[in-house]
Amino acid sequence: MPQLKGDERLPRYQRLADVLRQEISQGARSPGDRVPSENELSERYGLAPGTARQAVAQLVAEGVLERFHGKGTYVRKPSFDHALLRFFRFRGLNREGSGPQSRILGREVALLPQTAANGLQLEAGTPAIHMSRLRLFDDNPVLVEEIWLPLALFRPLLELPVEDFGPLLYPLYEDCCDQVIAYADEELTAGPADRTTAELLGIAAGAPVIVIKRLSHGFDDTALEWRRSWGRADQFHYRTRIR
Amino acid sequence: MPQLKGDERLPRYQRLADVLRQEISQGARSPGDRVPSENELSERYGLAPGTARQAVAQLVAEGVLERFHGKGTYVRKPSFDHALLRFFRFRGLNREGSGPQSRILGREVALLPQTAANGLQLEAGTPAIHMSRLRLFDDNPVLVEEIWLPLALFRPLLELPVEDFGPLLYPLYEDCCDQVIAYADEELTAGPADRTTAELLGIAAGAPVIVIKRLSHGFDDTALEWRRSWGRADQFHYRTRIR
DNA sequence: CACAACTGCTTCTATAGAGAACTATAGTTA
DNA sequence: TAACTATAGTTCTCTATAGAAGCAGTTGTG
Repeated sequence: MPQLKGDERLPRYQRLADVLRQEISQGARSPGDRVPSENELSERYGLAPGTARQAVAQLVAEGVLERFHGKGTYVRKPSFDHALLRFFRFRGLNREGSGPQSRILGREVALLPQTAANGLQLEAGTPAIHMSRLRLFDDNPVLVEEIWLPLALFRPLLELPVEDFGPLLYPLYEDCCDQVIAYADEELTAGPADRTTAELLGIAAGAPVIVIKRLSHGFDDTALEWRRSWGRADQFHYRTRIR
Repeated sequence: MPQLKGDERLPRYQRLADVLRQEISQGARSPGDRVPSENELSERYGLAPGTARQAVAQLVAEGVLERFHGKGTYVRKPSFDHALLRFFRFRGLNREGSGPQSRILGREVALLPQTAANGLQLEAGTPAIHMSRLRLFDDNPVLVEEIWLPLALFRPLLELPVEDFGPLLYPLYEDCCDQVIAYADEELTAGPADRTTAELLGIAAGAPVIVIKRLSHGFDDTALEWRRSWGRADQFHYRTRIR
């Protein structure tokens, strides 16, 4: 019977949750995988069923696992790549259109600027992968993005032709580099558009744009991707509930 | 022994949570009040302690209650009036200054415009209380606000001299009109400043401003206040975590 | 008077077990 | 073939109980 690792002063449900979380972050369990049933977990680790259940409940609350009554418990697929696009409203969603598209404007190895280096916890000036991207919806430009990735983890990305990238990057990271994004922190501001951004977005220079900095992490909290996006303010709305 | 009300097909912990939530929304329990202990609740309603605990846990997760190990469980004081201001960064926080201030620019009974009427679930054109307000930090203007309140619930507010309003409105609503705000939904956009807003905020007309619409609710989900705020975009940053 | 010990209350952790509700599959029947 | 039934496995709900851990006020002691 496997023993619970970690600090023995911690409650057992906490330690079981830690074990599962670590297994997920190390790739032993991948998003979409099924987790052992509560009964199986409790037997395997010599716990009461309620204790195992509490561990699972915590991970569900954290958004790591997902429970389905009668079916089982699964590692949640982080589906937040749409999160940002979700906050932009699009005209003519019903009309036929080409839907969300993505155009890679550039991809090269470059030296990390200070801002991105801070987020990725690397030295400024370290070589890293730099990409810029234009995202469109129904052929209308919506977002301009600048992306920085640690070279050590994402080197295979340089081999791939940019035409094959597709509209979403995170599945690509997973397929191509075995890097799974678990969560991301975003910081949202607004400001006037500079000339190049304005041109790409089809607005006047100086018009308001939404600026979103995003730092994406793996399950083990490693910083994996630093990203800054500029979007048309007139098509942006962000909803939240406060207490 | 009081019986659990509500749909009998619902689980008992759910029905107990509903009872407590309703007691709070009807004012029988106020923010800061202590809730009966889990043992007391379980005895009073003839439930197992674990079931009562589960009901409390749900309300804690919803942000309605707050637990303190060894002390007790309390109705949470919604402390989010600072929420919006929190997202504006201020220069010279260390410097001595006058801190957050609030200046009422106008207060009158007026006819509800469509946008506010939608949120408050009233007819457009209904008489309502309309206020405009300038919020400052260390004597620097930060936010311009427009506020609409249902006349039926907030009539006492018209009697009070605006000089006595103080920097925060929600405590005033509670003291003066017995209306407690439990949560609020915000929608955030950005756009160019119009002339009057720009003047009040001390920026150029057309410069980017953050626009926040807020609809505040009571514990029973009644819409109580509709508010639209304009803030300097260059001093705004909003952080969030997505999954 | 100051400090330590004690007491009663609270939430927190953990155990053990039972039946309900739900899902999916395999088998049976019309 | 189509519809129904049985069954196994899962999560969900609920009960009952026990002790640990933390808080606050009281009591006892030096």
